[in-house]
Amino acid sequence: MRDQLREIGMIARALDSISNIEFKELELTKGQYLYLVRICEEPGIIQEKLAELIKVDRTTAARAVQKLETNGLIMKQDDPHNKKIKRLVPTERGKALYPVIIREHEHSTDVALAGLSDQEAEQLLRLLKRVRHNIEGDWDAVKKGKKRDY
Amino acid sequence: MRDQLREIGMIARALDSISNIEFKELELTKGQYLYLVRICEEPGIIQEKLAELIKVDRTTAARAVQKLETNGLIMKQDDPHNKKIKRLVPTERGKALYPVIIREHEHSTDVALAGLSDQEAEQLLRLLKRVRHNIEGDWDAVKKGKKRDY
DNA sequence: TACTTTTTGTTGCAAATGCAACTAAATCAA
DNA sequence: TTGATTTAGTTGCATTTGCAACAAAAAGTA
Repeated sequence: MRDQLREIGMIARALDSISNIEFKELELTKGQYLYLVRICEEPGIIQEKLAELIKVDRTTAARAVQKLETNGLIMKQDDPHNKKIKRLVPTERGKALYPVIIREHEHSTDVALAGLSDQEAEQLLRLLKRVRHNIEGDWDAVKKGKKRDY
Repeated sequence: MRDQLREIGMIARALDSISNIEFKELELTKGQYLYLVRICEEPGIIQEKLAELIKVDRTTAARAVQKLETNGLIMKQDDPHNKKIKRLVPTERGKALYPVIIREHEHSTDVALAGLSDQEAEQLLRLLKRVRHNIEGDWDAVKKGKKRDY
């Protein structure tokens, strides 16, 4: 059976569910950790790119970012050369959460990869990157209204 | 980098997003396809198991199932030996959608696995199954209120 | 230059999602 | 058999999610 995508869906939902529950005690509501880590890792990133990176709707990202700002975890900075874009950077409080999120993520990775050899884990990563690359085009196209034929 | 889980998250969100958009013309709202396929494949399954299978909150599954019933795609049948459970079965209209959903899913799988050899696709599936198995316990435990130490 | 298109961002809905808290049947334990 | 625990299902409420539809700056075109 070609059940790869189903397995991916199950794993993703399970892990997201776990993270959301665990980060509640950091006062991070559903999904927020996703955006915060990326902003910490790529300070200055703009909303549009963030949505693309995470694979989420632009308006969803907009509201998550808005909330992170309201809660004092990130700031929206004006760009000196471009009046339209807003560069996202973590505040000190936001930066402080980063290692906590990463620790949780590392733990989940330990659990997820348990029993896999280093070679297997690396092979899995390589294959997943190829799969992700394969579907990125379709995601973009369908999001923009293109119809896929099948 | 041990980015396996991030890749999985990105792939899952992208594919779910695509499916939700594509199934809108079948009058299936967000997520419904997930439940309907499983009920078609395992007629008589109960809500609780369905939620576990899909890795989604029990109450979310309850409402998705409720909506599928309201829309005439599934039925809730009483069990002759157990007054508490309700067995879920697809209606004719629900069954009719199954092959359409599968066709879309097969197409996405084609796109996702493009360029992978049969051996690579199989290896990916094997590894994903192990990962899924690895995290299932944690999902269950955390859902039930258990704290993970890390 | 003037125009068209694309990019980036926002708000208004409507819907899904999930935690709490609750019922009631089924199962377990004594 | 009685009582406690687990299983299965539901509803209330707050929140996230995402499609439409819009605005305005930027980039592309002629």
